[in-house]
Amino acid sequence: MSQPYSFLPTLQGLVQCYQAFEAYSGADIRAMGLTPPQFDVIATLGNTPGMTATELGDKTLITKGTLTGVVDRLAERGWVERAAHETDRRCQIVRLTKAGDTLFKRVFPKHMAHLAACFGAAGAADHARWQKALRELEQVFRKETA
Amino acid sequence: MSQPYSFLPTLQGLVQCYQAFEAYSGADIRAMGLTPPQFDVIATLGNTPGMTATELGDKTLITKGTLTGVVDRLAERGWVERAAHETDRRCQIVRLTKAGDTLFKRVFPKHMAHLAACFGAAGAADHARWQKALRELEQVFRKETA
DNA sequence: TGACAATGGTTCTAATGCGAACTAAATTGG
DNA sequence: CCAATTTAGTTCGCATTAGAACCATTGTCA
Repeated sequence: MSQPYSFLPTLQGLVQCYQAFEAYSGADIRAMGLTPPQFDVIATLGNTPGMTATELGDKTLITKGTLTGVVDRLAERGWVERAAHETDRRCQIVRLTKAGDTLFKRVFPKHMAHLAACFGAAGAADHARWQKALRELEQVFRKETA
Repeated sequence: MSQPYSFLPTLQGLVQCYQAFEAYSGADIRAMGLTPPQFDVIATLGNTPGMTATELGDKTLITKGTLTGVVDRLAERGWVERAAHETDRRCQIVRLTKAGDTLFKRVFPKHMAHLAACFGAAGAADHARWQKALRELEQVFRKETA
């Protein structure tokens, strides 16, 4: 038979949708001189007093091994800094510097506007439908892993 | 306000769903000694007489610069080979070798079964709903680019 | 308390990933 | 028919990615 796997169109749709988002979002971020993971870190640290590297990795979905390098490069450019944790000497607090906060205030609203531009025609009902579908699909992959 | 950007949950859902799929699918592929892009190439070339590198890149969503390296490594292992195009000397035909076809027949059904396992409870209506949502969302990102 | 397991980060290797520059070959326009 | 443009692939630089090995610190528990 030519279509033995009924789930393939769903997976293709997921991958194509994700790639389209990455291309649309990434082009805007790169135009601002950042990479997508770097922007994620800046955006996550914005308006917070800083957080543990592990917590930062959880929020940004960046593996800890990768996060070290991303934070290194942001620190080299003077946008983030590492501080010692109060009680746990294993932990490091990562937080924005003054320059990092200035960068955040400049690039974050700009990128949100860029994203909002393509969601102009979408209403609350659309978002609810999309989120429901994405949650369901995510559960499909997680239930086997758990 | 705390939620000025109504589209953020949708984007988070998309990214989390995609990462969940990649983790679920990638673990199985890596366990077979391949990387996800390598599997994509093998799967795309399977049951075909081969195709142009550009065509292969279109189907697998791999950038041409990356595709060179992926095909190189598959060729080193003896699974794919490059052949000259009949009429256009710029083109190269990439196709499976005998060993590559054997590999394809071994790993492709195995991975499809792995994917089918987590879609067991999903019916045609679910897939239709998911595909519709994903197509709509993809269009959101593409309409601005075009 | 003292061996042992668990946690937080860094480092390492191999492979992508993207964009841009580059060569060769084919197509187009005048 | 030739110069200019386009297309197909490769190569390069920089950053990310996953996973595993590793060190230091902390927590657990007999």
